[in-house]
Amino acid sequence: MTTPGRGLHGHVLDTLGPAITAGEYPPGSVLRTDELAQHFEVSRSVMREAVRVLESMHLVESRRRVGVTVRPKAEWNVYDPQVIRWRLAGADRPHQLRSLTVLRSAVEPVAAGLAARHATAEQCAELTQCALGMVANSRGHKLEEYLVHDIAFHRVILNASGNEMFARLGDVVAEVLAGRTHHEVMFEDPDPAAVTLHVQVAEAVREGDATRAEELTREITVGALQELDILAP
Amino acid sequence: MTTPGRGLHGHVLDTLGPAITAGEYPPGSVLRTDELAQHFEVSRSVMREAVRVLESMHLVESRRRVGVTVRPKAEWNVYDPQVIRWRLAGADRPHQLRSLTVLRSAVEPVAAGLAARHATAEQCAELTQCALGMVANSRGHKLEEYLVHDIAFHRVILNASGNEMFARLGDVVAEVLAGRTHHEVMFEDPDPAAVTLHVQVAEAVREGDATRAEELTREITVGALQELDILAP
DNA sequence: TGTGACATATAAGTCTGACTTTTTCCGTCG
DNA sequence: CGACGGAAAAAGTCAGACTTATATGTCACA
Repeated sequence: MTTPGRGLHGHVLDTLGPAITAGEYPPGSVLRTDELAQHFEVSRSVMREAVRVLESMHLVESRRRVGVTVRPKAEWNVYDPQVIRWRLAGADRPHQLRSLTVLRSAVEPVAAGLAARHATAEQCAELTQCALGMVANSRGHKLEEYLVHDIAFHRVILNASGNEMFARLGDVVAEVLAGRTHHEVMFEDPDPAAVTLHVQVAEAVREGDATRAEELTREITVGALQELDILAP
Repeated sequence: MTTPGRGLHGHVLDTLGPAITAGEYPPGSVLRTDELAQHFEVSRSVMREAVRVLESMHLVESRRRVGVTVRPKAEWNVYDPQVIRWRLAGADRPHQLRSLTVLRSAVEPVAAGLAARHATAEQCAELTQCALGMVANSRGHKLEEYLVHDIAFHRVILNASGNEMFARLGDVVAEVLAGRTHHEVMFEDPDPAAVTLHVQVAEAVREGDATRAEELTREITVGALQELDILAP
């Protein structure tokens, strides 16, 4: 994660950001800089910097003679890692998790296909290592160790795709995977079929078989969708 | 687009942002707030607000006794609409356009599939209107009119998917489509095959045929990839 | 009664200067 | 050569005065 609370304005954001993204201030709510500054016991300069950041995330809009207005959810920069983290930490978590999982299901298969074409030898090796690590920890309630390798696996795929937009989703995917293990129902060992699929994806990428890598990854993401009951009737 | 230059700090950002994203300051470069303030002829308060915004975009990092350090490209918030606009406006444009087109090729087919399931009657009607508008302007060098309907079409698809992450890519897609018409080679009328595909997608969504909507949209995006010579050898 | 111009209050925006705090760098001493 | 400690540099913070845009209410006039 990003270093939290680096400076006073960071502390303010850590409180205001979650509050806004949690919908505590409905769209159209008006905040006054001076009041906020008093409430958080910081100077107006600090408060203004915090507002500027919220503004750059399109969470609020600051207008003269009006104040700081909360924007409707549809305008938020929902790809901002900070915003994602705030929402995952709040009441919106389930909804956010579903959105992100759907996004994964779109992006990761394509990324895997690209990885099969562009991955370096080193990345292939890394990928194989990750898959092996997943296999090694797939039994015996070693969920944490499994998670580490799972996250690393998907990160390598996204990086190896050679597309910067995909690569930057590594953190998001990590967040989703971690969330699944930590917050959702995850008592048992991971699904053996999923483990096998990861091994096969690593194989396909190593062999440069883009179509197969894409198809196998699609199966993985379909599994993730099903876990959240996002099915196709 | 967002209102540009709303306030002094906005003007500073309009200059600094493009400069940084264009790579004018290599990663690791150190800027000093005071010097920047002098250079832009603004007060330190204003300069600090600008730096805070750049920091929230992960373009720079501000540390005591060091200064404001430019972060490596790999850490930028490349999904920030502002960052995307800055990069599209600069030397990085071709590269950024390719990245975004690949992203489209991953997202839009899945979005179309979801739209086929979730689209309201109103959205279906809107979609049909857009497709008709595209057909009507597909001949006779009416590129601008065609573009308007093309953008609207893809925006409706993304919105109708019911996924907020997809919906927020509407602006990005609009930017890419507009860029193709305005900056890239686009002398002739649009490809008739592409126009037909859009009409068929509208059909499939109307009929709730998710698989077909996804497959047809995939064909559209493949076309977009081919235009930029991003092929699969 | 409606409509336009104008005055006013309000909250953000800006600037300045003084002060604090953290952190790096460097020189000295063991 | 390493540890300790001081000094300097840059960001961070604060307080107060001033400016500017603008929403809103008022009043005259049609």
